[in-house]
Amino acid sequence: MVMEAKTTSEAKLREAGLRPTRQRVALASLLYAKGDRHLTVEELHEEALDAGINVSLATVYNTLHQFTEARMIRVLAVEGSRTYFDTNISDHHHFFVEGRNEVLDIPQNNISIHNLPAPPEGMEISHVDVVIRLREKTQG
Amino acid sequence: MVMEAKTTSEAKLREAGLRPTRQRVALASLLYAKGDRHLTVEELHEEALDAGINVSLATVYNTLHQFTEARMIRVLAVEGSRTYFDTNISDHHHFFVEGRNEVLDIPQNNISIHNLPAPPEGMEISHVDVVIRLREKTQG
DNA sequence: CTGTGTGCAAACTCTTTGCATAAGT
DNA sequence: ACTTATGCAAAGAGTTTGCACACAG
Repeated sequence: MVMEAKTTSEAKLREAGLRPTRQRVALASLLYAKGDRHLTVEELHEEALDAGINVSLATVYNTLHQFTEARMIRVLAVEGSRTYFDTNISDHHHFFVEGRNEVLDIPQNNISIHNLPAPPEGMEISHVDVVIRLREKTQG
Repeated sequence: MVMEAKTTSEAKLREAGLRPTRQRVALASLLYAKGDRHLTVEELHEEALDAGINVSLATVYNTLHQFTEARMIRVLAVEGSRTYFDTNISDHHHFFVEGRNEVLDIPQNNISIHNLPAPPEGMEISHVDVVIRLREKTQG
């Protein structure tokens, strides 16, 4: 299984034009092992260490940015101090819990959007993000 | 005009339960003078200085957060290092230019969203943000 | 072998905080 | 007067960068 993941990740990396170094293969394997997910740099770093992969935080930053440019993953449109990456590149959406800075996947995925505007000249739509911002119920 | 803006801002602040101090009144006046807009802390700070209002950066930070809690403005869901605030509280949406970290208003405002999921228990929807991420056209 | 990637630590940016001073009611 | 807000500078978090060493092709 592990070998399989490694092989798949290597192929993905080559396709993306990235040299399949140990660290990149390891990080890609972690990312894709668990299906669609969103995580921060620190989370992936910790996972890597837990898995016995000695990789520096800076490398995780660099690698995730390389993966993003290679369109293997993408950045989530949530404000806040930390950057969230998402392994699901297709259009899908998120809850964002205000105050807690927490991102949740939206379970059902049949949200549809109508009357999307045309992008300005020379630009193309990379992705449409719907973020449903939540707050704890109050009687305020 | 200026007196008018000041008076309006004072009223808004009182309503929100915030003491209408010089700085808050000035910043609120700047915010609302130009209609709907989105800006960063630094941008507002600069505007204030240009307008002859001596206010510290820390105060702009604090004030914008207070305004946000008071629901006079809101935070935009765009990732990136800086936080964007928006004086338009109603549902409306944005383009985000990748790479340039630029936020643009979507001119027409008839985007509609269907099949919104129910929020989790104990939570309510604060706001729905649609961010259309743009990138410069390439033949990659 | 040659060039690209990695690790470390230091630098950077944006943001928050503590405390003395100033302003609002 | 009493309380809350402001300004400053320093601290803090997250992220990026420069350079020597290591690894992939």
